[in-house]
Amino acid sequence: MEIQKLLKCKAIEMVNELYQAEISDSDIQLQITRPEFEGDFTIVVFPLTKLSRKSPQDTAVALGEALLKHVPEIEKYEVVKGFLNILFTKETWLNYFYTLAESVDFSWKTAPVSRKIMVEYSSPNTNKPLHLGHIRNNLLGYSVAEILKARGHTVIKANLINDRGIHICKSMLAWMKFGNGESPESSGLKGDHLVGKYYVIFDKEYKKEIAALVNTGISEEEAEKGAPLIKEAQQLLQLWEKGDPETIRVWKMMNEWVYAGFNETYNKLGVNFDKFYYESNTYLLGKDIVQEGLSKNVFTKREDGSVWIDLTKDGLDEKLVLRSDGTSVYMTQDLGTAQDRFNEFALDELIYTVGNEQDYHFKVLQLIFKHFGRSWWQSLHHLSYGMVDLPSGKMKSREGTVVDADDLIAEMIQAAEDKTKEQGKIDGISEDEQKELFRKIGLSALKFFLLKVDPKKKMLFNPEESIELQGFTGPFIQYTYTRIRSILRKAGELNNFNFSNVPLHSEEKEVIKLLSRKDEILREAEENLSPAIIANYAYELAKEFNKFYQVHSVLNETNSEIQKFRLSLCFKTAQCIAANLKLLGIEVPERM
RNA sequence: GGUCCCGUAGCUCAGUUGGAUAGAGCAACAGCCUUCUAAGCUGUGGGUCGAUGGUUCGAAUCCAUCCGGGAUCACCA
Repeated sequence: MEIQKLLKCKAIEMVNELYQAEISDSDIQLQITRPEFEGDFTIVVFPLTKLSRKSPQDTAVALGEALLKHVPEIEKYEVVKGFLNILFTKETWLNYFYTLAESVDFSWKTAPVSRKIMVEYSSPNTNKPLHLGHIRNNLLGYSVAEILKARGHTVIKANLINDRGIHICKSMLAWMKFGNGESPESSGLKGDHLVGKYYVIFDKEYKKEIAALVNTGISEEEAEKGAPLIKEAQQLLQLWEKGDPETIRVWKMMNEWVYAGFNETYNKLGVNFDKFYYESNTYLLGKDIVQEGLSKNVFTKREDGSVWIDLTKDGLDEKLVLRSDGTSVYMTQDLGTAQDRFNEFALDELIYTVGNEQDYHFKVLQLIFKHFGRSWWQSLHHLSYGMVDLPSGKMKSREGTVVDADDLIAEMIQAAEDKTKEQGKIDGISEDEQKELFRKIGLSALKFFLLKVDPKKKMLFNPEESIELQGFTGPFIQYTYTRIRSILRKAGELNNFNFSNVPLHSEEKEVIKLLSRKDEILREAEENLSPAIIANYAYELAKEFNKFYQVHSVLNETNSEIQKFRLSLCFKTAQCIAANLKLLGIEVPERM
């Protein structure tokens, strides 16, 4: 049993016995002892004084004595103010680590109940290439899915591609008017970038028309609505909805270009999907739901035919769910797809990875299903993440301040190459292996930088900091891993260990303690849908290992029992680092 | 204006969901490589946890008010 769990159980037992009480798990406040005090774990006894009717000091001593008497694993206890510090024996820690090291593979404790969870993420528009904001989305969604899998859940990674609507018509129209048949093949441009180029051209030409109209004395608002280009784009959308063969042909062709481009970016990022949805297929869903809402009197129809839900009692506003002309809005579709997914997969949970600018939308979505009386309305989760800002301010596509995903990835890999070459440690590694190494380092810098921050919070992307290889970074953790691998390679095979009788130094114990927290960390990451918790843990573990590495030699240790113990410690630490980085989508190199 | 989120060291972020003297990284300064990879380790300086009041044995954490920043309130997505 884990040492922490053991202590908790025993503490409950002792308290109940001492005070004829019936406390449970949550009544014992257990924490890790702060480094300035002696001990492994600390029980906060203030809450127990109500039962004992004694001072914190006396209560702590009484509990400490009882524990010391009944739990042989405990070496000693110490009371400081209202805090009971418990120190376990060296053997207890060594035994714990022995059982951990005995199983060769790394594994986590899984959740008591395995659930079926769909994680939707990425969900791009097909009119422009991916940018830095999408990267945060993709990495978060992917990582959360991996975390849930590690907890033993069945996860379906879903990508709902927004492939229809006025935005794609704009790109199409510009290409038809100004493209001269340009294709990814003829231009050498990546498909999504090519389509994005025409989206920009549309915007430019459209603005020219607006300016010209304003010059003739028309108001700006009128000009925006009346410009020929926007009208043409709207006509194109109507043609698309009617299924006009030529329009559909161009639409399909340009979307194929975009998908090829996206796939390239997804592959570089190392993210993947089990299921793709396309809005062109799903945008009509949800009309049944509207009917159901009307018959249940959850929705109301107005004179003009539009359908609304009144959420003023929930502290929100009235919200449109169907236009007066009977066409869908975003909400209509989302209602339909959510229902569809629960029907098709019998999901226990549906997680949407979408920026926090849509908090309101998802609040409404959930409330609607609540009013419908769906049993699963609480199983809808919005993994709401903060925007990525630049030192220069916000990213705005119109002002050209977006950071392109492909460019950024290339820059990170280039920076990794430059810095690695500066170090001069990679002689004797083949060209191919070097390239692979630069890729792993560059991507780890990028991924770790974006994932180490609490998803809920907006974050600042500082390009210079992101390519750093020192300190709280992905490459630092990778570096720690390669130092361990180097030791293990030189040590050869690791067998027949038995280290019940070796000395245990504080640096070794600290590493073991951290290793022992792997399961609670994963559980916490699951609970909060937060890869940042994993990132912080991996960093802490690497840091703690480096402290050990600095003062204790493994290969030069002459006592073979001690050496085997340290080799095991190295091995398990490396495994734990690699496994946690994998949850973040970060690969580890063998040397760097 | 209504609703929601955020405010912690010069900068970027943690803070185990109410516990001990609030921690890391970067930046600055000072040390440590004939020893398993110095992309490392050790140390120093740096704080009115936005402000005020409240809740209690105890508050960065919970409540109220205020200040500052952001998001959102479309027959857009």
